[in-house]
Amino acid sequence: MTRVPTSKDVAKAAGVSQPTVSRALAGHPQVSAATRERVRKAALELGYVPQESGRVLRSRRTRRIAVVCGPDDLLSPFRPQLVVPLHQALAAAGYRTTLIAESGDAAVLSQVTDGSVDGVLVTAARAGSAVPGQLAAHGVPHVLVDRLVPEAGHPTCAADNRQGAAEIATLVAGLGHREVALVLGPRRLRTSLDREAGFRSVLAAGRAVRTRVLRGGVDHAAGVAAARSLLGAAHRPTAILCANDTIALGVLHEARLRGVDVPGELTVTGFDDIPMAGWEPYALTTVRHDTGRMAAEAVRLLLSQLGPDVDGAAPESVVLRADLVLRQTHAPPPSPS
Amino acid sequence: MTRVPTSKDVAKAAGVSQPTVSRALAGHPQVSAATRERVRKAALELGYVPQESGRVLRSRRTRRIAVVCGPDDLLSPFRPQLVVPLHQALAAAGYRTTLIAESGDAAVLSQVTDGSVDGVLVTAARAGSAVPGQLAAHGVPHVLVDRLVPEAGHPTCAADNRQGAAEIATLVAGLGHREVALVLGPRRLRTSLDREAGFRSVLAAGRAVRTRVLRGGVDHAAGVAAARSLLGAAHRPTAILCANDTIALGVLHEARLRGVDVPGELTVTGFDDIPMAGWEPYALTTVRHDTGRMAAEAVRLLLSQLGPDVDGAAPESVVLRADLVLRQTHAPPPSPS
DNA sequence: TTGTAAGCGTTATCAG
DNA sequence: CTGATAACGCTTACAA
Repeated sequence: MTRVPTSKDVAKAAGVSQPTVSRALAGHPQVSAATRERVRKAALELGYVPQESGRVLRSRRTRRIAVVCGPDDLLSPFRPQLVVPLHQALAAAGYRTTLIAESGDAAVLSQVTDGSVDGVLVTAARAGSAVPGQLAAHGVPHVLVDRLVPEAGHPTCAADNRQGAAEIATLVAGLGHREVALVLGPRRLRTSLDREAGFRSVLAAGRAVRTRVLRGGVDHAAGVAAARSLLGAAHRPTAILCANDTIALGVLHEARLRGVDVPGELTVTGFDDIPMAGWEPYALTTVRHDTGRMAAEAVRLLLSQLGPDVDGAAPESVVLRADLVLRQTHAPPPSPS
Repeated sequence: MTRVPTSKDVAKAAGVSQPTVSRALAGHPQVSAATRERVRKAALELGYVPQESGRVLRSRRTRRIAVVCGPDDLLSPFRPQLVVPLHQALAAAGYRTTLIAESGDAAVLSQVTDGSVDGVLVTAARAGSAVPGQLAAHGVPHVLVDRLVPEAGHPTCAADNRQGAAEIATLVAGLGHREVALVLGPRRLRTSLDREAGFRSVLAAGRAVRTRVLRGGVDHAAGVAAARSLLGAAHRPTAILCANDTIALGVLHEARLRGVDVPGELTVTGFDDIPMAGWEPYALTTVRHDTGRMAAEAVRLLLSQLGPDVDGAAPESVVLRADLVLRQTHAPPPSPS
């Protein structure tokens, strides 16, 4: 196995000095076209690829960004819809992506403070995580993506969960529903809390609306269980607002299993607009975030921190409106017979 | 903003030489306990973290592995089930994960030949990709995960799609079905082809079985379309074998929409055992790969190539059996009435 | 057990 | 426009 060629080898082959190789291949303007060509050819022949370790050590820029998620986030139907555009946006900007599954704050911190990344995109919803604070303390450029934290001071790019939830609640209340149930996730999930706040801000206003709240998991089984409890009760709600689409699909299934007509007898709504929500047999009315835009904005916010001297600027943040997706699972409540 | 501390700073603070800092923190045994403690304390106080750029340049080991997927692979329901365990297995072995979305062979190659990763895990199903060949040509350690290529010589860790498909076909044929339809993906997908071969190896043997083949996409809509065509025909199949679960769910939906009883009138099977396949309302009979084991084996195969001098050894490969998951969507065909 | 010296491959700063 | 020289932060001989 022959040694992997370095810029020195190329220099020798092209008959120039080693730094000239670096300049020529980096597209430095003050290199003559003839030299550049000679160097290029030599590099190609030797199969030379500039070693990034040398570049990083010298330039202190890795052109690499860490994307932090929860351990199993990628297994959820929604998170990949965010991570993939983030990765694409980074690649488009010439940055590589290092994936970090958040398994203990210390482990994350040591991976992002060792100079191996230029910045961090945090896409995790755990409410108590110390990671954002530590990043700030260590001066690591970072952006919180789709994840609001109470403490200000972190650049953030997030969908407006509250506003989206308020819109869907407005829709449901406007249709005339007076018996509404909320199926929410656990209290430690920020997004679930924000959505709850949005739902309540509207439903509390119209006093005529009776609201029940069920709290449980965020998966399909949680929806099934919630629906079982709600639809088995003597006094059924006429609308069930869910904290995410997966729960809503569980509710839908259980409702259909019991022969409850959706949306004739029951309105069901979700949140996130995962791909399945659009599948024909579901046609779930839900709320969409524009994850492509969210990713693009997040990357913009992060890269803007990487300039030479931007220490003074206050952390910029972006909140994106969430949009209603009106499909087939909402309707006025059945007229009391 | 104060400069980030280096081992030199720690050395000064602890009153030792710089290499001693390196040795102490690396847990080198020939450092006295007293010195080690002093160094540790100094490092902690300064908030020193060894810079990986220096380590990599010197040691020529990055402890980083690239995981290559297709551009949108992570958006499919199955791929994350493979990528997440890969990432976990790598992390457990002390390796970081660089995510690379395959968008042009050249782009991938330049990212893995610049010394930024110790090896590559290729998890992409495109049949014509030049990446594996190029990796071999450049001597980059790599393993193909869940992706068989015709040319031998690549270490591979894959589920036995053929065997799994053969098993499910055996099950269906054994139940007595004589009118069977296959709903497959496009010809360029290796996995789809392998599964087709497995289906056919069994169905062709029993001459009594009439087999129809539909080829289309690999998503839910493809399943819906296939079912529409098959169930609308005068002569319906009594069993529909699908190339993956998503397709099968589409078939299931359309069947139920038409009031076709599954499994009473129609048997439907999938492949992959995505999470949804286990959801109550589906309870899809399918084939499971043990992605956790697959990931662990793949990482083992890759890391075994990173030892000091293993050039001689032939590329090792692993094929994992796929297992039937018997749920509720299979039954004998309806007796001809 | 520890210090000294060297070098990994690149980019940046100077002269020329 | 190009060459010589230095430096980035770390690990590994080798010497003490």
